[in-house]
Amino acid sequence: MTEQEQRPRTATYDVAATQDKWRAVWDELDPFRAADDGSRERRYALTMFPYPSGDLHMGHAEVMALHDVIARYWWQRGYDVLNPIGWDSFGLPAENAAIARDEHPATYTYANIETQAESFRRYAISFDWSRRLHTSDPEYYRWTQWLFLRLRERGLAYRKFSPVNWCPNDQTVLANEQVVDGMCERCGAEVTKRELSQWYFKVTDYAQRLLDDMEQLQGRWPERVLALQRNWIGRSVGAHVEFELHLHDGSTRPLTVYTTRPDTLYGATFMVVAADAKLAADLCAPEQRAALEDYVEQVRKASDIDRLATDRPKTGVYLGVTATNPATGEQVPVWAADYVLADYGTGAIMAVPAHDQRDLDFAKVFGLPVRRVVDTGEDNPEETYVATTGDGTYVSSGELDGLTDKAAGITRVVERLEAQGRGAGAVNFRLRDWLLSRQRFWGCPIPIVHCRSCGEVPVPDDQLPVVLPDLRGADLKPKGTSPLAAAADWVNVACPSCGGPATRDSDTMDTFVDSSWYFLRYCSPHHTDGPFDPDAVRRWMPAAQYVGGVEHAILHLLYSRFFTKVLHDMGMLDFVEPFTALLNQGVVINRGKKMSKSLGNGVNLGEQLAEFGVDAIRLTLVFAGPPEDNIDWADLSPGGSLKFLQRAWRLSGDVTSAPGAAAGDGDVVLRRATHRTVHEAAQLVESHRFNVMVARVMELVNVTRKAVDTGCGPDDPAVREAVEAVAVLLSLVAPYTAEEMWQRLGHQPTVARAGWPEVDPDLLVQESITAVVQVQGKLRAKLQVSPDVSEADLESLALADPHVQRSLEGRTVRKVIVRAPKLVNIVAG
RNA sequence: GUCCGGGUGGCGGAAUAGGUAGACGCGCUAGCUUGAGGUGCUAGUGCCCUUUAUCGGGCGUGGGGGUUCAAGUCCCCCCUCGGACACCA
Repeated sequence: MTEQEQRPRTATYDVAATQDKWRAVWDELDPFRAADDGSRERRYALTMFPYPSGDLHMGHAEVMALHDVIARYWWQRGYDVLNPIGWDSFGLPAENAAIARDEHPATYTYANIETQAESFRRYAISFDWSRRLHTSDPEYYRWTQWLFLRLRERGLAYRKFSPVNWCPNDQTVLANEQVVDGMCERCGAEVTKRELSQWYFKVTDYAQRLLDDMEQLQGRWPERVLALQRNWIGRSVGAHVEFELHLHDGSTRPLTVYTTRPDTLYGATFMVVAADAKLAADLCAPEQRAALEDYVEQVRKASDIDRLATDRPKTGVYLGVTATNPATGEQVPVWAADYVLADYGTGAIMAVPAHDQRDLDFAKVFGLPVRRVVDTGEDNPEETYVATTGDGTYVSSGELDGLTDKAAGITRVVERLEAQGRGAGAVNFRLRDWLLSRQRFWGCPIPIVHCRSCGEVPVPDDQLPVVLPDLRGADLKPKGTSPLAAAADWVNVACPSCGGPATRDSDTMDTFVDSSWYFLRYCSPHHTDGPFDPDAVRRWMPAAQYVGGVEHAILHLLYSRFFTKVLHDMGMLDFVEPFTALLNQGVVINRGKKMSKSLGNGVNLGEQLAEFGVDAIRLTLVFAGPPEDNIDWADLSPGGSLKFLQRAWRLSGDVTSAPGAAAGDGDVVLRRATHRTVHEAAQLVESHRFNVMVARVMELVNVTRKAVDTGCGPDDPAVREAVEAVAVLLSLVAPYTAEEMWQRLGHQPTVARAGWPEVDPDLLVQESITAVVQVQGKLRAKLQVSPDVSEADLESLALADPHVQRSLEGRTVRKVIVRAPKLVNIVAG
């Protein structure tokens, strides 16, 4: 048998056996443990930690494949990389599963964590497993409780009795952010309102800073995410204006409204207060009381879905009260309506129907007066019932009349109101405080004790953690109060302050609290003197790269930013933004639709991995397109990926030169290709164009194949250099194949830490360049020229070209643009 | 309604700073290899015209206008798809 026949070109490696083989070697080598010894520059690669529901799915496969390209690239570039993994392991699904199976939520949770951990290892993500954490571990949530108490000390955690979003199915309160289109984000049930005493975090105190600090993120976070956050914070600038109310009993009292258009005050012909606010009931005249109560009842019954309909007619009820417009001195009626929100601004507005469509719609329904005070040149809203909102000339506006500048009008009115003590410039935010109480079991207990004589008493730090009692199965069934409240042994305690009888707060925290600081814990996961070691955090944070889904664009990222700022103010952090750069990967869909059980279009990750192997699946996902784009599994070809990997692997068996062969003596054309590829690959990874990076590696494999078969031959050291480069570049995406290649090339594992190939700048210079010659902007000829060809030489070469000559026939050359060495454009006429 | 993204071959997608449109891959076609092929290799593959094959020519990045020697890229208008927010005064 000849050597050729022993190494047929159809040779392949056994994917499954290779995976088993290297998995064992890597476990032994533990190559991705952060050294944290200062020997190398540090980089923190963070990926959003998973929730332990079942095994990994395509979504995980996608994020992790992309995230790992960056982490592994950093390792190759010689950084000390922190790439931790953990689990966001509190939450409702575990609790529901526990009820269904009559067991403890921890059983389900930790079993799933083990399954996922095993899958991640097999999927070969370069995690530092020594830092693994779970938010449901008492060692972790002890510090979540500790942080809660610190926030409370700073007045940033408080209890409020207020109407809250209630999910009748999950029997729990929801944050505004968890209500989507009037439905429970989790189970889809229609959300109703309930009055409960709940814990809140005072995020609104940080609204301005959450907005301002986004400047640091500009260009490094997706613009989409920044826009969402900006919108959510919803800063608006306007003024508070005080109207004097005349109540039915003859008394007067002030009513302050918030408006962004104080300049239209002369056009305020009525007022509206939120029907469901206490204010409405307080103001209401006795003869209107019944009408108001009826109306409020009606509003309560209307679900949030009805409320969201855009074309819904305006409704409301007159309160039997008038107020004095501070500009005109006129008496205007005060109404209650549901189009005014109780929890935005002051819960009351001045209605300027001519210049606000909502007010105008209301005025039309109830026949209220409309007065134009800004003439925009458009049709008069008093007649058309189309409100005008643009700039124009002020009319019927006293001292403003004739003015044409909105900004000047606003300033003028605000100044006058301030002088009269009837108002002032004001800023308002849409952001609401974060409701964190949950009437559920499987979460972090709130470390507060309610004592009959001392009131609300924090659990002392040295008594943390407040550990969850052992409840399971039926004990956890939703009853409208937390299951914890029914655990008498647990709930009844001695007051930490007076020792008298007291009860524990029986709510648990929203799981977003757990995830608002996990990235800090990773820096020193076994720290016992605090939530984290400030020195360790200083070494690693802020995280250089955060990778995760855009579904967390608002909640998780906003809350993490909030926590970071609070901890900064507590002196525990020296930075205010936790994540320097953010990458939102797209989602994997199938046949144009989101994968779902009901559509039956789910793609089982385990089956795909079994059929094509880890490397082929990772490669497929990375190569599919730009990382932030959604990808349709139906468009992809994992079989093609596997074919490519086998082709690359085959090259490693063809190399006949010895390890360490002097590449400098090798074929210069192949060497140029290698060095250009390595150089470009680095730029492509850094700019997150991973799909193009893969394409470049494919090209290098193609030219190397040609060099082996019909070029310089397998013993040329340039071939070894090229194949080694392929192995290192592939190690970012296909670690098993790369390792196998590396071994066949005569090296010790692991290729993952082999180091990025050095690029020789001399080899990046092209020997010759294709210059294009255009006539009238149309391509007419291509010339091979030296990269340092002079403009004059290039011009004469171009004019001498026969193709160019032909297309110039009968015309005279008017102008020649030369961009040496790449292009000549000849203008003829 | 407001805000943010997109629209490039049969498909996924490439294309520094305006300078060869369609890299790379999938798919397809033809041929070779093979006992067989979900293998390997070779060649071809934007559309149209012309030609025995060549050599050529025209048109092409959602549509229309503009700037420029030169536009997928910059400017204006429009169409369209997707996403987010949605009575926030």
